[in-house]
Amino acid sequence: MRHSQTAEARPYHHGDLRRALIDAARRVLEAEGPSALSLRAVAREAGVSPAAPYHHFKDKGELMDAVAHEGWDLLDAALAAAKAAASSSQAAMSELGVAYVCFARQNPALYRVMYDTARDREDLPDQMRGDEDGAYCKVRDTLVEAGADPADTLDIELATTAAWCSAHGLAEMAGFTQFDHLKVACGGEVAFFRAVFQHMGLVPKPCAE
Amino acid sequence: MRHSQTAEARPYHHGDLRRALIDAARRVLEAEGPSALSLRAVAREAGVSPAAPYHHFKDKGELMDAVAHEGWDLLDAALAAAKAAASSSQAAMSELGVAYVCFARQNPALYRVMYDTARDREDLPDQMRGDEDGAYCKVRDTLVEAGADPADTLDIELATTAAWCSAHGLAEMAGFTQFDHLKVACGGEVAFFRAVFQHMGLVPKPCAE
DNA sequence: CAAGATATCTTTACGGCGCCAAGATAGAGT
DNA sequence: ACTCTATCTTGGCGCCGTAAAGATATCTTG
Repeated sequence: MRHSQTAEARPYHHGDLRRALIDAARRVLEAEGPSALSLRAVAREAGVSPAAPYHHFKDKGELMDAVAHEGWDLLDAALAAAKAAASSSQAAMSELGVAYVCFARQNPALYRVMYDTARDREDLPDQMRGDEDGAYCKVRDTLVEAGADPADTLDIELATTAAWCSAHGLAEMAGFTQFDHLKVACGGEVAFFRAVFQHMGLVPKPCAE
Repeated sequence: MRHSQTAEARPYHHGDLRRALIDAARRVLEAEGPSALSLRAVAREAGVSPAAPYHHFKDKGELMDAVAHEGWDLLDAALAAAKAAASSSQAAMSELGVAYVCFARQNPALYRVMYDTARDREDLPDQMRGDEDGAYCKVRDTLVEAGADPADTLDIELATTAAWCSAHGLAEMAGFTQFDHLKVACGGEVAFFRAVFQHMGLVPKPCAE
């Protein structure tokens, strides 16, 4: 007798425990932060034994990779929405930057898992640099649309890298209380982000070289 | 009978175990990476029992803070040296940025501990924002010397923050293998850093607003 | 439908972790 | 010399990640 759930393709006993574990991990992460995200806590949250996850993930790292993967998907969607909402190609870069930092600030624990797993393997996920849909390429394309020379591929890559570094740096700094006074001085967190971005080379140089 | 070490002020049995523990932590960190940096491993490396550190540090976090503190001191020294060696005020900002990223790349484990402890408490150490000697102020002063308007304190603070974010972002990205091809394309790691910095607003805007 | 194969999950157990309490020890103060 | 106190060790707690072995449910094959 089956479990009486949605008619999805569902493995043997539990009904897609893999999916349930990832969701449980997200719940633990949001409720108790990255330091509480243990494999055992996730299994507990999902209602299975501590060893059950090993039938779906090689080790804890693979579970974290799966969580991070969802994070990159969410970030990707946030950037796509920001780009779609931008009024002009020129404005798109700033909007991408703001959307990036807002995502990191609204999902601080998830954002940390994303980069912690990447640092552990010294590799960003393929997902992000994948040739078509990756977030990185979204930034690169936006730079070209905003006026960068598409023929100078090295320069484009460097500009994309610079933009990504700037956004990531701000995303991490924005979490420190030391910058709270700047947020109020700028009249809000997002205004602070925009003000900082103004000091960075997010868009192709607006004046002759 | 005393232990026959240097004539420093030395506590009861060991001879400044606190100092020895921090050094041991640095050794473990360099040899086995951040994930192996356990309190017990540090005690082992220092040749004492697993509980001994608790007489010098409230908990593991305080030991990490002490290690991070040394890291910020080292970074501070690296920035000071770079600034002193800069040929002009204009060049100083770029040199600071390069020195920052080089420090992070040459001490990746230590750099990670520095920011991990800071993120855990959501606070950068006072050491870095301290009014006179902190690294942050070193960047701010350099910006002013390079031509920023010292009267517009908000703008100066934002520019300093932007520079710090850019350098930190690049420092983290430079550790990912995905950017290796850019390093070779630029003709070396440092050249890559400079190229990326060129796309960022590290110096006060070089052209009319 | 029967029976064996297979995937899933549980139980049990190992060593390492952070941390705490109780005891041993060695220097400092009188 | 005696006491006091800071230092360090021992032993133990509950948690962690992970592995091995057993139980159970589903799939497959005849």
